[in-house]
Amino acid sequence: MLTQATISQSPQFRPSFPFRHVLDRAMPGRRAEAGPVGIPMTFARNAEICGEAEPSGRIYMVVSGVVRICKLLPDGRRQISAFHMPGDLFGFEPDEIRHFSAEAVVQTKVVAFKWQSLIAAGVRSGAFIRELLHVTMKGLRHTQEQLLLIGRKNALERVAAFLLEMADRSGRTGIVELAMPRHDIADYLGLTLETVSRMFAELRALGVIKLEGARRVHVLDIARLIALGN
Amino acid sequence: MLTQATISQSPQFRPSFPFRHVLDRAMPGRRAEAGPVGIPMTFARNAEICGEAEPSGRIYMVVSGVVRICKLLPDGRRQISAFHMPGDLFGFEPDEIRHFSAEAVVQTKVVAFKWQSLIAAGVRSGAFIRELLHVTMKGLRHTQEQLLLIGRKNALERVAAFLLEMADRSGRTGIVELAMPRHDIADYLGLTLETVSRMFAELRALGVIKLEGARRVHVLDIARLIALGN
DNA sequence: CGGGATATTGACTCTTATCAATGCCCGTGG
DNA sequence: CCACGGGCATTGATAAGAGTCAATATCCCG
Repeated sequence: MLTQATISQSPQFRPSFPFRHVLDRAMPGRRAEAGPVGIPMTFARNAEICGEAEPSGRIYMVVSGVVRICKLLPDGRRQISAFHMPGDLFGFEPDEIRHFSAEAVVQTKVVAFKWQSLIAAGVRSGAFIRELLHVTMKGLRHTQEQLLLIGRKNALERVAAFLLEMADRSGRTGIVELAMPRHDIADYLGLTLETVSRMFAELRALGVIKLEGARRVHVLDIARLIALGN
Repeated sequence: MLTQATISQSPQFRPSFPFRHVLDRAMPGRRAEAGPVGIPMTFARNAEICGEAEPSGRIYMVVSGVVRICKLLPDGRRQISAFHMPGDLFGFEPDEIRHFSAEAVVQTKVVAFKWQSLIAAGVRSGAFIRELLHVTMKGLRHTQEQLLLIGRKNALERVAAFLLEMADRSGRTGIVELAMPRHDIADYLGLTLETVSRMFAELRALGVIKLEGARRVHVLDIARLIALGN
């Protein structure tokens, strides 16, 4: 039986067409195939990949590094809505103007795709649009979950949830390498960097984590972390 | 020149195919046309339209009334990620399980579409998917804006922004009718109902709004409200 | 080895949550 | 038509959690 899920999840759409081909070429140790033209770009730490209020003529795929998606208030207050890791797509918008900016957290390689060239490559035929729909739906769900986190969880719960999310994406070895500084974590969680730091200290005092420098976290008690983070 | 925006915004996709036809039939004073079968449903105030962890086999369009999209923590804390008004689509998910619930704020009529029947009606052909992509991208943007609101704005700014959003959707007459109680507003803004009430009182004291009962708000100074809400 | 950026910790403040009392509005029934 | 009752909303007093400001401390990186 066909369901909503099978539309966006069935194998025919999942290995991201048409980006997979480009990723094959952009990443070492992979075989090149035909596909639309992606423009490889490299950004230094803290460099802006694309900015708010610019035309939204391109979308991007992370090849290596980490990208933060930011929104700013006029007075400088900042909210990070997502961190993107290798393989993630970002930068699509419902209209011609971008409503967020994207910056490299560390040195980052991306491939940029102009909509123009995607269209030229036959992108209007269903598979690409369905893939993009699936990615966008996942992004929407993630952002809704983040809304619950920021709107209703306390500082300790937020930091615990953050560590769980990072652990999830880092191949579950019990050691989490954080690419971003405390300030970025704070802006992702709707806290200040001091509070984030204190919550790390509290998790350490509880015996849930061990810190090895500021950026390397050993998860000692994953069950406890899960209990705190949900 | 074709851009990202033209894909999802060009006129050929905008009058929502295939839902427009159904809306035509479900709403009074409109002419019926051919289209996939939508199931009209009516829900009483506070009734659940669809629940978290259920199969996500349907999507919905609001015909009349207001719908709130909720996520709950095990201990009962609640976050509302959106209010949907007539014409809005909701209920689509990237996989088979729903990750939120939807409830009627007041008595509400919706039309439900089974994915099965949408597919039977030829939905795989591009227009519908593009329409859904556009709606999902707009939802994602709205949720990101909400994240900035909840993560970085203070209580007064949040309530001001909420009133602006409601005014925007109510045909800009300077009078805003709020369908939802203070508790729902609070859960939408990541506040308590008492704080929401106090901020209404403060806006009144500032001469920005006038209250006529709890649910009818006269906007007296829209410029000031905008200054506060952004 | 030194210096700048990043992080931690402490003392104190302030916003918002919590708990509690009162008030208001509207529908229902006497 | 008025009185009553129940859900909402407002207001007040107090507490708690996170923010702010400031002083070290630590970690990279050259």
